[in-house]
Amino acid sequence: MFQPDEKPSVNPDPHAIAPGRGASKVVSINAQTIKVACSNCNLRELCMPLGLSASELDRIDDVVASRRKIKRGSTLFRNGEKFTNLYAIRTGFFKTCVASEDGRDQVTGFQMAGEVIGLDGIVNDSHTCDAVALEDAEVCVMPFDRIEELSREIISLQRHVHKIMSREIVRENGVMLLLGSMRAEERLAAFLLNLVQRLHARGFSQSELVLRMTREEIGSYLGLKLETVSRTFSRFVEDGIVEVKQRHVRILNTEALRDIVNPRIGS
Amino acid sequence: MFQPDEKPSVNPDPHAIAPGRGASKVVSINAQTIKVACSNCNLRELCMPLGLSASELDRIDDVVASRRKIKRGSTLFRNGEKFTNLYAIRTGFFKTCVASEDGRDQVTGFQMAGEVIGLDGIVNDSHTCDAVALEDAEVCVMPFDRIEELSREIISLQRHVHKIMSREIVRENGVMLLLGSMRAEERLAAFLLNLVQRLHARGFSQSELVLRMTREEIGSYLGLKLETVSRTFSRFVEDGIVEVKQRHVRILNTEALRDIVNPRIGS
DNA sequence: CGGGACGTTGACGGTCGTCAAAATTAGTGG
DNA sequence: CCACTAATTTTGACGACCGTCAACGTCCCG
Repeated sequence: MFQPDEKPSVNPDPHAIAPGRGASKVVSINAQTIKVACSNCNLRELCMPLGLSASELDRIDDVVASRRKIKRGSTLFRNGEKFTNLYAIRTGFFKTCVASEDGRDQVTGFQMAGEVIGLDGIVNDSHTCDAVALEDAEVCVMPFDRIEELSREIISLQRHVHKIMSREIVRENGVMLLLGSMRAEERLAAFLLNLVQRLHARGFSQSELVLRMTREEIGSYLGLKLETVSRTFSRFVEDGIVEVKQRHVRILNTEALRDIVNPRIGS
Repeated sequence: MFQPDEKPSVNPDPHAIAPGRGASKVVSINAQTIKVACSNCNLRELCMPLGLSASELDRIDDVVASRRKIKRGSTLFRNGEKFTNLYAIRTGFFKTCVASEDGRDQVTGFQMAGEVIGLDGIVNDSHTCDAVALEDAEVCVMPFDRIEELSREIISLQRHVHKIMSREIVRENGVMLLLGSMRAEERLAAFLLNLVQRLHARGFSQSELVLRMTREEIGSYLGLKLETVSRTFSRFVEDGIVEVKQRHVRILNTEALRDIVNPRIGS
C-alpha cells in the first residue's frame, strides 16, 4: 500500500568524497578526512544563493568548515550551549524545541535537508533551544564568524543570510496564526500540507510522506495532546482524506485538506 | 488611583530639531525639514550597537533616511506592500498582525520605542503582515539597501542587524511556547510581565502600565477570545494580584504573576 | 448629550485535555 | 532469529477550560 519514498531529484552530493580542488577544501576531523564543498553540492539551490560567479562559489565553499554526523536521538546543540556555528542540514530530519523553567517543552519546528538551524543562538551567543535529530543526520558546520566575514564581501551571500533569517521569522508568524486561531483539524491539515510541500520541493511525492516524528512531537508543535493528534488522524481517515499506516501517510484528497485549513464560504 | 505614566529615563531625543552637523543629515520630506541623527538620539542604546567609534557613529546616521509620523489607527506598512525599509520606532506603539486567506487574523507582536519592525519583508521583498499604530507614532525610516551597504563596512552594525533578527526569532519561539502549552491565566500573566519588563527597560514603572491595545488585540496575540481575557483580568483582580481600571494596570504582586507563569512544585 | 466602541459578566455548549486500558510496533538482548 | 520489554498509537469515557451568544455597563468623542 505504501511504496518507499521516491528518490529526491536533488540527491545527496555524489562527489562528496571526491578529490578536492585544493588543500583548503580538505579538513581533518576526528581522524577522518572529509571533502567539503558547496560548489558541487546538489542541495546548493536550497541552502545557498543563486547566481554566484565561479569565483564567489569557490569562496563560499569556505563557509563550511566541516561536516558532522548526528545519530538519531542525539542533539546537534542544546539550550545554553555556546553559539558558534550555523548548521545546514545535508541529510536527516531535526526538531527544535524550547523548554520553560517548569519543564514544559514545545517543539518550535521540524527541519529537513537544505534548511539551516542555529539562528536562535546569535542574539546572546548561546543557544536557546535544543536541536534533536529525528533520524541519523549529517550537517554542514558553518562557523558564524566566517559567514559574517564572507557576507561582508559577497553581497549575494549577505542578502541570502538575511533572507534565511527573515524566512524563519515569517514561518514562525505562520505558526503563531496556527496556534492562536486554528482548531485541531485545521492545525493538522496545515501541518500535513506544509510538510508535503517542503518534501515535494526536495523531489519527493506530493501525496505521500513518512512522518519522522511521534504523535507527541506533532502535538507539541501544534499545541495539541498526542491523543488529539491521533483522533484527528483517525477522523481524516474516516473521511477518506488520508490513509494512515503508522507513520506512513498518503494524502488522498489534497483539496479537502486545503478546505479544512481555509474554510470557504458557500460550497 | 492611577498616576500618569512615569517619564522614561531615556526621553525622546530633545535635540531632534537642533541644527544638524552637515547637509547630509538634513532631509526634506513633505515640505518639512527634519533633522535625522542616531548619534544624538537617546534611544540609541536600544536600537543601535554599542561601542561604536565616533566616525562609525557618524556614518550610522546615514542609515536613517527620514522620519515618518503615523497616526493612531493607520498602518506603517501592509501585507503585500513592497519591502524597502526597516523602521525603528521612536515614539508610539504598534501591533503587527498576519491574516489567513479566510479572514482570520492574528496579532504577532506589540512593538514599542527602540524596537525595529519590518523584518518580515526581507524574504520575498514584500511584507507579509500589517503594522498598525496603536497610538500616534514616529518612526525612523531605514532603507534596507543602505543597512546592508553599511553593515558590510561596519562590523558591529552587521552583528547588530543579525542580533536583531535573531532576537525576533527567539521572541517568537517564546510566543509559540506560550500559545502551545499555556492556559489562559499563564498566558496573560506572561504577557503582563513581558510588557512591564520592556517598559521598565525604557524607564517606566515596574509595576504600572497603560495598555495601548484592546482586550480583543490582547486576546488575538494570546490565542484567546476577548471575553476570556476580560475574565482572566477579573480573576487576577479578585486574587489581589493586579488592579485594573480600563487600560490602566497596576501590578500588586509580581511574584504571584511569576508563579502563575512558572508553577513551582511544592509551596 | 447621544452614539459607538470597548469592556464586563452570565449561562451554556463544544472542543480538547485527562485518565485509563488495550493494541500494535520497535528495540534489545539472549 | 526469537522472545521480551519498552515505546508508541489508538480508542473510550469523562470533565475542564475556554468559546459562543447575549445582555448590560462604561468610556470616549463628536
